[in-house]
Amino acid sequence: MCHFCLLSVLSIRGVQEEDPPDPQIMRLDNMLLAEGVSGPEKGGGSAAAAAAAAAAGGSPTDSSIEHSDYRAKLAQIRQIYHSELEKYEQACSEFTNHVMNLLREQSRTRPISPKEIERMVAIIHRKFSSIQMQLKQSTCEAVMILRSRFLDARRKRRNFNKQATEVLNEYFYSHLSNPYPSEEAKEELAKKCGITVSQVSNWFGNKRIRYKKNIGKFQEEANLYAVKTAVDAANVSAQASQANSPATPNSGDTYLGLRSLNGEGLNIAPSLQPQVDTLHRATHLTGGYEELSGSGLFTPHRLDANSWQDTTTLSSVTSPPGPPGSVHSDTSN
DNA sequence: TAGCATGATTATCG
DNA sequence: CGATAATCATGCTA
Repeated sequence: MCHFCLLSVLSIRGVQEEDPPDPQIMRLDNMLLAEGVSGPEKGGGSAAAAAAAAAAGGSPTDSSIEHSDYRAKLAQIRQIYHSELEKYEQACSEFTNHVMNLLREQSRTRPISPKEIERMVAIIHRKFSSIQMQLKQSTCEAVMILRSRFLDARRKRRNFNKQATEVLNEYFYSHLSNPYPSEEAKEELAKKCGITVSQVSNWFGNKRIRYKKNIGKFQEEANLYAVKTAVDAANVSAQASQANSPATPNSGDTYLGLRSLNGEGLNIAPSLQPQVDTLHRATHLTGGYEELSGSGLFTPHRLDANSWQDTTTLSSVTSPPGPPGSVHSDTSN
């Protein structure tokens, strides 16, 4: 590359280049700083990334692994960025020296004002800073790609653990008449499940819509959890009323065996009064809604304000694909 | 590997 | 701003 050519190019144009307050480069600088690429070693940048990751919502267990991976890649990008930057700076000062030498040589044949020298230097710096901007831009791009690869929660979806979905389902089906947990309830559920509040909201949003869309598919689950909560209520009341709680092994999972009373034989021990009530209520609400939406028979379903889901989707609920009669023969004995 | 399950995102509405 | 409906992208399983 010929210095004279470059020199002439620089002197011809470069005058009309934009000046210091370049918004573009400011933006890039800010972003690189925020991303932890520029700025002090392992400073607030990674903290910001961590905050972003946490905000995106992820289980705390695997996020650390993902995060270290992310950090490694980010460090790589940062290293490349810095070495390139250094190279450019070195080249810039080298080139400036060359130009100065040339000017000095020329000054023997023609007078050169300090102003001209100054202008030349400014032009060179501007040229190199525009190259720097390209570097910053491509670095930004790389970081963005990295972020979307590693931090996009959608890409890194993990199913909630069994216990979490258990808790959520329990709440959902025991509040089936109004499955809209309050903010406090959401927080509690989130804490219990080890997920974020917004994940709880997502879950309930998905659950409501999917339940409503295909009630039949959820019948078994609904009954299952109805029984579960009924049993829980039984345990609670038994513990409350009687000093000794006779048969309370482990509250949850072993009682899943009660699924067998899915359709007809709701033979709960006669001594348990309130839980039967809950059970009736729950099964009635689920099965009852299916009936009125599927067959068109309608009675004002106001009994417990379970008027969620009555927004125009009644027709979309096709006849239940599951075993007929196994479900809504529940409490009608 | 196809197809369903599921968590997250987006568009829209009140 | 929160809810819904549609959709996306991944996880899981037969």
